Amino acid sequence: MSIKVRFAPSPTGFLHIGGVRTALFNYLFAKRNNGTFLLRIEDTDEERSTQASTDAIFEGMQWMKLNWDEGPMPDGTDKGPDTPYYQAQRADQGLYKKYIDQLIAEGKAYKCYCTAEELEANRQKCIEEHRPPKYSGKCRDLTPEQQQELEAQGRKYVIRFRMPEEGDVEWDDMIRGHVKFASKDLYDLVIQKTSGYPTYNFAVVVDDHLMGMTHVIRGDDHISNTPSQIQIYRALGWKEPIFAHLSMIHGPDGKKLSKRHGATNVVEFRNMGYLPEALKNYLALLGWATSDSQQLFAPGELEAKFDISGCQPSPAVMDPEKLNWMNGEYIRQTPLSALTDYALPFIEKAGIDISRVSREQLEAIIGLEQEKYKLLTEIPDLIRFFFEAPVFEQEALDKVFSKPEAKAVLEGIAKTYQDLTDFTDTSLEAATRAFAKENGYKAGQVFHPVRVAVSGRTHGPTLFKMIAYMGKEEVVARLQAALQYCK
RNA sequence: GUCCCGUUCGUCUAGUGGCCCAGGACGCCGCCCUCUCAAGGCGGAGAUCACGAGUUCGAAUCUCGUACGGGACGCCA
Repeated sequence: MSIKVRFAPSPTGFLHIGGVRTALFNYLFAKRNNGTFLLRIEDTDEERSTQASTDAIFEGMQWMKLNWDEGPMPDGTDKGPDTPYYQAQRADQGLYKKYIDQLIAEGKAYKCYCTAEELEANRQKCIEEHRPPKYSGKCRDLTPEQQQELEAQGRKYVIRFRMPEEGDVEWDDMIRGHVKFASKDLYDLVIQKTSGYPTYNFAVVVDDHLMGMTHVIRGDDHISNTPSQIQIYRALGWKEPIFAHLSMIHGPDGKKLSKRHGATNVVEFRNMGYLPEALKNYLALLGWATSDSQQLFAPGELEAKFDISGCQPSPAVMDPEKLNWMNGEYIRQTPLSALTDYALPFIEKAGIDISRVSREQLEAIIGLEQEKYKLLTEIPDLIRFFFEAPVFEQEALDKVFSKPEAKAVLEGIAKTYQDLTDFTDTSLEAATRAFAKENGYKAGQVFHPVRVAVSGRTHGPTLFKMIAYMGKEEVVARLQAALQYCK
């Protein structure tokens, strides 16, 4: 049987980085096993679900190139046989109701008329008596007469699942091994709200079964939901899928990753200058590794090598330093033309006017420091001086222009360049070295002031390519303009 | 409070009874390369494998306890 997995987010906020990792592992598992990766929107929370959040999920998934084989598409259509893929729509079709009715008819579920206040009072009492806070079972065995009476009073009801009380519920988790819960620790959970909508624990079971999921790969915050869900599968006469519970991502303080640890929204990572491929590679290694601890993966390699048995059961702390390194690795591997495309929005945002250079020249300029970028956001400031008059760093002024020979060097080299007919990096280097030799300077005594004069900085790209790209007129003008800063 | 899960360098991890007084990667330090900064190359520091007991000729690896950490306990998902 072909493998089928899903990512089932609820649209109640932006797409969280932890969610992206769960989606990624499902995606990779499907790819590796030639299976199907499905997306389902779990919008049964009528109050918190929003269209904007659904759009954010699409945006994040698409940016990360986590393409789903089945599910809702951003254009409003559905792809696949198990349409619709929005639980709210499925609920409106009465899809869950059918199974709720079946359970009630079989005595496996019942109506509960308890109010929020009653439930809360019970919870408090449990805590005071040092018992686990679980539903008391008050409405479990109401007679039809009692039910009628309560309904006559206008009481609303929910449907609760009658949790079997005997034995243990156990399963073999692909990541954690054998997990066992005692039935007595479970309780009669609500499966249908007063609104008529199913709750999460019921809707997932129904949909995962109906949509043919063979494996459920999700965060380990769902471990304690699993035994209840297994009992629902059994009550419905269905075989449960194979479960795999991924560890969570933690912040440096060891707590579940959240806003206070910094960026958690995928889109923020895009804005911070990360490449989706790098983030994907990094996230894949958070909780998973190959037997040789491979770090960098070529396109398609993760999809080919991902093996869920390499997943770590313990939580992983996200390390921005390593992500940055990895992003730099990916930037270095990106063809210049693609890198330029990636950089363009950031350059524009930084307000740099690049209109006077051709696309080809822009690529060359960006390429000069390709091996240096870690984040796309660093690019604008590193290429800015090509397009604007240099802003002199204090350090450059102090260290380089304070040298006694600086002024003479700039004057002389300006003249040398002025007379140069072939303004290419090779002839520039030859001319500059010749100038140094003739005047008794060490190469560095000439290179450094020139660099500062044209860029304002002590460090930057390889000097002669840099000034060649800048053009003779501009370079000579900058050399002359810089004289005023020398002693 | 109850239940569940977890614990190898600062961080991500390799490791499934002898090849491990523990390997790789990020970060850090040093050297080399070099027109600067990077990148790259080479080397270094960094883990009593949470702790304790047991099984075994032999344990990071198996068993049992303890500690600490995390998660769940909703008409949220």
